[in-house]
Amino acid sequence: MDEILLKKYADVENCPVRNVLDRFGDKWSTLVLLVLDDVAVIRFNEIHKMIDSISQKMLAVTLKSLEADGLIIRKQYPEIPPRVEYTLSERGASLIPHIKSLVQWANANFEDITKSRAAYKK
Amino acid sequence: MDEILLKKYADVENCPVRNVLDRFGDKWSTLVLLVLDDVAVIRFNEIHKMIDSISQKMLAVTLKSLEADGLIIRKQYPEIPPRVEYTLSERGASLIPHIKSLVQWANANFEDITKSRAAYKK
DNA sequence: TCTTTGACTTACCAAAAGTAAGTTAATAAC
DNA sequence: GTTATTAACTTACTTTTGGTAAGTCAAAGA
Repeated sequence: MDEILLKKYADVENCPVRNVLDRFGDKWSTLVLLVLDDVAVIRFNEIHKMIDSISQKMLAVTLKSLEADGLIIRKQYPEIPPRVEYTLSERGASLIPHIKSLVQWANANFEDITKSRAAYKK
Repeated sequence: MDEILLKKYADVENCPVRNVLDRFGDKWSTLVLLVLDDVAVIRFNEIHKMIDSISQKMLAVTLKSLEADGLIIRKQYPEIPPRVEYTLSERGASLIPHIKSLVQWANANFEDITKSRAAYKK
């Protein structure tokens, strides 16, 4: 194994792959993006209903980081009680096909994977 | 928002998207797969050198779960000190293009995202 | 006999995520 | 004119997940 390959994934700063996976390899980001793609416009509590297993705390954190990355747009109305609407940005929308291709693969292979996992008992 | 959409991502069991993301949305799986794709055959300690930020513990856990899912193949030689070689399975290999398409997107958008994130200060 | 070697485990500690309660301010109900 | 309600979050606390460093195992070499 040569030296260049050895260093390729070594440190986070200089490794684009690491940068990507650190950003989207979290538990909720991709799922939230898929939901936004599905509904176009959606409010905080509606997302929470659709993904009932996410906590409000983590939904807030996830939305904030997606907004910071410019993947979603947050529009707040000056009303009380507050109304906030989330939509995909263009950048976010351009990511969707790539995520969906992953999901398709997973759907196609889900059964086999589940069988493998059941057979593997150690 | 209609009822069907509301339920779509609701619970883990019945949601294929959730199943996928729970499986590959962990911190290390995709990166390990990419490394295996890069080198074809590789030993435990070599992976650890290439991804120096992963702990031995998590590398062991990750490899075990990838093996359980039938995405990688573990070949152990009856030697001492032990020798274990890891390779992608066919199933694992079929996943690689989808991961790479995500990585390409990320490379293309990395700079802009970094700028957005820097500009976002709250 | 003692050290080295590679692929892991284990015990302990730190960081991330989950839970449930609290905050805010205007309108509605009593 | 208090009290309750409402949406989008925070905060304090607990649990789960991941990181660190040391330990294990068995043969071959010094």
